[in-house]
Amino acid sequence: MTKRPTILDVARTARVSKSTVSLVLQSSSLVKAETAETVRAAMAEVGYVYNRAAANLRSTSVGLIGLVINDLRNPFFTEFATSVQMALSAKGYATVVANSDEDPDLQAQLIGSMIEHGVSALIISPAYGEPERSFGPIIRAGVPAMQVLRQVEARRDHIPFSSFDYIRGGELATRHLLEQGAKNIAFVGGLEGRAITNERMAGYLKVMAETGSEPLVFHGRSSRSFGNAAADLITNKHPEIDAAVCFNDLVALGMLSGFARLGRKLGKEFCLVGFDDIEECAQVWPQLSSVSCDIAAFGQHTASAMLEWLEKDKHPETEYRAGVELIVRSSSLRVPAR
Amino acid sequence: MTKRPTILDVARTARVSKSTVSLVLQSSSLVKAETAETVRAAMAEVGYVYNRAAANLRSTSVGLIGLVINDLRNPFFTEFATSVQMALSAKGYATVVANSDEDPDLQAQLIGSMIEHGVSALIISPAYGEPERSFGPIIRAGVPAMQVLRQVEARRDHIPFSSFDYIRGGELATRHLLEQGAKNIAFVGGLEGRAITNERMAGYLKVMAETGSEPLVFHGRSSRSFGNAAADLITNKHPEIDAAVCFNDLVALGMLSGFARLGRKLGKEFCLVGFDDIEECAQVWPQLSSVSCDIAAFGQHTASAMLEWLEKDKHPETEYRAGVELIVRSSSLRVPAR
DNA sequence: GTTGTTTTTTGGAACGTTCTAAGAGGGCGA
DNA sequence: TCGCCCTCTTAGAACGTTCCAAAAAACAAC
Repeated sequence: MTKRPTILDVARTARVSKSTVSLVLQSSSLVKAETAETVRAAMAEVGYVYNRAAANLRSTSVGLIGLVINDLRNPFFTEFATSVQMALSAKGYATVVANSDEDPDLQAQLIGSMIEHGVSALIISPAYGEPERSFGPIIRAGVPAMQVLRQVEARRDHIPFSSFDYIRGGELATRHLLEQGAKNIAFVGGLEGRAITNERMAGYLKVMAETGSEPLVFHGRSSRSFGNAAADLITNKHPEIDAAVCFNDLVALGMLSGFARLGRKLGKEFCLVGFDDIEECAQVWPQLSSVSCDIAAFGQHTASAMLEWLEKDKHPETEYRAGVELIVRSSSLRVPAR
Repeated sequence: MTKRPTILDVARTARVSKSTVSLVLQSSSLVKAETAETVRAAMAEVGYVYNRAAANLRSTSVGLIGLVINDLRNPFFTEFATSVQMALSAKGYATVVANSDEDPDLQAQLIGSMIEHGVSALIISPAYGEPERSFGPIIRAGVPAMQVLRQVEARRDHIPFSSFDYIRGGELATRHLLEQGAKNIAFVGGLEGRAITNERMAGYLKVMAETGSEPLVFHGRSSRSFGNAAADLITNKHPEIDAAVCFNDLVALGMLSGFARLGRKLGKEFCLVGFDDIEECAQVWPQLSSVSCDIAAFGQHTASAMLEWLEKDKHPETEYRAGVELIVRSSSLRVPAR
């Protein structure tokens, strides 16, 4: 395995100087067309590979944006990652995605490595825990960074935060269930104490308090299997509950399967609303009502805020909340449509 | 926005030479403990950020592995990406993930950019089309690369291929449905002409031919919505069909929702087998039988094959097929369990 | 104090680019 | 023939590290 050829090898083969080769690389109009052709032929001949690291050594800006995601297996996050990436690549920026898998150590390591590689900016959906180990280096290095969807670092002036208006989402869902005549509405899913759980629950709690109803909360992992188990729990231990707002769609879909297994009819016997409105909501039967967070639009908004920051030095607002919308489908309609 | 401090600024502040600072960075035992302490203090003071690009300029190996995935929204691929990443990070390699979103142009661009950034290796689940534009540069640059899950580049001696034994999977599923007494088995989903469709279908066709049955194939996108529509199509136009092997779980899950909507009972009236065995199969109701491709194990195998290639120069076999297994659940059992 | 040995520290040459300033060659008007 | 202005090409100094060889400092033994 011999060493990679450099610009000098190309220059030697083409019988020109390294400067000329460099100019050809930048397709400068300074070089004569035929010289450029010779140089390109020489590149092909020696198997030249451009070394971007060396080039960036002079002007430390790489046009590379790092995206650190806490859970790559969650469709919500991959949808976000995909839309950010599309928006950035349209503007000529490359995106690298890394998955912290909810591990603060790994997250700190990934962020450190991206900073060292000289990314121009970072977009982070952070894991919980040890914010300082991840965010300290970012602030010290002065790399523009945004935290999205979850807030773990207080210094919003340095690291602005953007997310959805979850509180309003919880309100919309709860009011809708009340309108459907639900008597006992539960909130299901979400790990206790987490900021996002509290936000999604706050709207629910607010409406329950307004109407003087007793809140019923079942915390747990935000997974299908927890939802599935919750369906059993509610059916067996809390038969009075006739509706639920779920922490997210995965929990709601789990409950939906659980109720199907138990033979309970959604709509008639139980009204269910999810949160996120992932694609699957419209594909399952009965179709799942959900608080829609337009994650693709959110990704685009995030990307363009970051680009304005980078290119026009326009610092984003310290907190941004994207709007949400309740999508009503049959899982929450007392009298099924049609 | 002032220039980033370098090793020289640190040296000046700590009143030592740049070489000493460099040694401290590598936590060499050559420097006296107290000197090292002074240097570290100086680093903190000036806000030093290590510049890995500059360091890599000398020894062109970065310990960075690129993972290019064709569809980041598909759980099957994200599961794969996650497990590769975990296995690599355990061995001290960082992984960057990029999503080509089935776009050969974008894929070529991403691969080019990763090569230029000097990744040590590439693992690619390729998009279909224009293999030369993506794989040519890889071969020219001499970067170790593997194509996984899909084969689009013929030169396997350069770019080894690994995937699952899909043919056997199709066989297992079809035989199982026959044992359940199915009379007319269809194959549903998968875009026509694609290598992976043909492989997954080959086992089905083989068993059908052996038993002299007429194959019935419904090609289409590998999505829930296609499965959902296929349930209608089969129920209305082909009522004689009483079982199906699906191209993947998404199609099967779409059919499952469709049948629920149409009120057809899986197991009794129709037997269904999916492909991939994603987590959701065990969460839906009725639970979905599926050909299990242990994607996490596959990811680990891929990662370690790549590491052996990099570290021990042991070239992987040109083609590797991981085993598959049929997981029988209630969606395909004529007489439901218990 | 001298000499030898070990421990620390250091200057300077890489690494592969870009970019500035200057050089080479040729055409053209005086 | 000279000077001037083109067009094209090039030497050489960056950029921020690592690493080698060698210098300096510290210590030990005589």
